[in-house]
Amino acid sequence: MIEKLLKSKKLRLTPFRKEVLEVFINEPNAIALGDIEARLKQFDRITLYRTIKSFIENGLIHEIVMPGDIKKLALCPDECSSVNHVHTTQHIHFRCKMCENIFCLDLHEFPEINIPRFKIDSIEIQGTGTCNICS
Amino acid sequence: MIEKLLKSKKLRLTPFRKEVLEVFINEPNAIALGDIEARLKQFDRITLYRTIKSFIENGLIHEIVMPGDIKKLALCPDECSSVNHVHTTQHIHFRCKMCENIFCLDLHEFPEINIPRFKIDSIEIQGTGTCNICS
DNA sequence: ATCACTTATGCAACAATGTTGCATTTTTAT
DNA sequence: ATAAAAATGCAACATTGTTGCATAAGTGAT
Repeated sequence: MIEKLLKSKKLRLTPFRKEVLEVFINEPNAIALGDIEARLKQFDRITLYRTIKSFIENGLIHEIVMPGDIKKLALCPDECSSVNHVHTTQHIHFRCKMCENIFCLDLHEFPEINIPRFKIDSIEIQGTGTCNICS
Repeated sequence: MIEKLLKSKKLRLTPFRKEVLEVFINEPNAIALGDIEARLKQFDRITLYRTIKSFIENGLIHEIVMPGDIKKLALCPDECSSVNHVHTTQHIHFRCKMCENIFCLDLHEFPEINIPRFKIDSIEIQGTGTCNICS
């Protein structure tokens, strides 16, 4: 399953990549770089940076940033044919202020937004509040 | 006007703060830290960091972050009673892929978003595309 | 299985970005 | 004018991310 995922993005199958991807697969929500590092036994910092960059560029994972130096990463859904920060699926990112988890949530109806004279290619929606568990 | 703005947030009136705030007032769109530095004659890096942090904490400016290490700052609209990253006005942030400007745009109707069992306090919407000038 | 080609890894060194502590100066309210 | 509180400037440090390069490993064709 992990191998199929890597191959589907035409990424070479290396032990380290499998290990990192497994961390994402075992994690339901978005995770920070530090969380990944904590789940790896031993690793090279630079290689991890490059691995993550390549995962992002190939649409395997996506980056979620929020004000206050919050930066997390999450697996892209299957349908996501993301290339370089522009991912095509329509989900929102929700940050719970209690547990500080970030959730990728699918919306049944994604809102229409129109701005006169502006051509919108993609919309990213981020919510803040309390999650289903904490509330 | 600058002095009134600082006083309204109960911030002490110092020459440096006035200078930094003036940069924001003279700029229609969001600006990066480097843009601010370029517009100041001479300054202390640390003081600038602290000034910006205090402006954000007091709801004078707000931070806009987007995937790909994009971090910009913009004046909060008057009605914004922001405290610590949660600002109350409903505008969206639009990044033009041509000119790389980031615009704060008011929406006439801000979309309603409901997620079952999640309590949403604030919503932040970011659009990417081509701005009115570049398109 | 072997080979040649391409890509990934690990290390060192570097670069950019942000923070803390502290002495001094400035602002503000009295 | 003065005292209290806060801002500034400097040094040193911490964190985060990048580049170059030699070596190792994965991939596809033979």
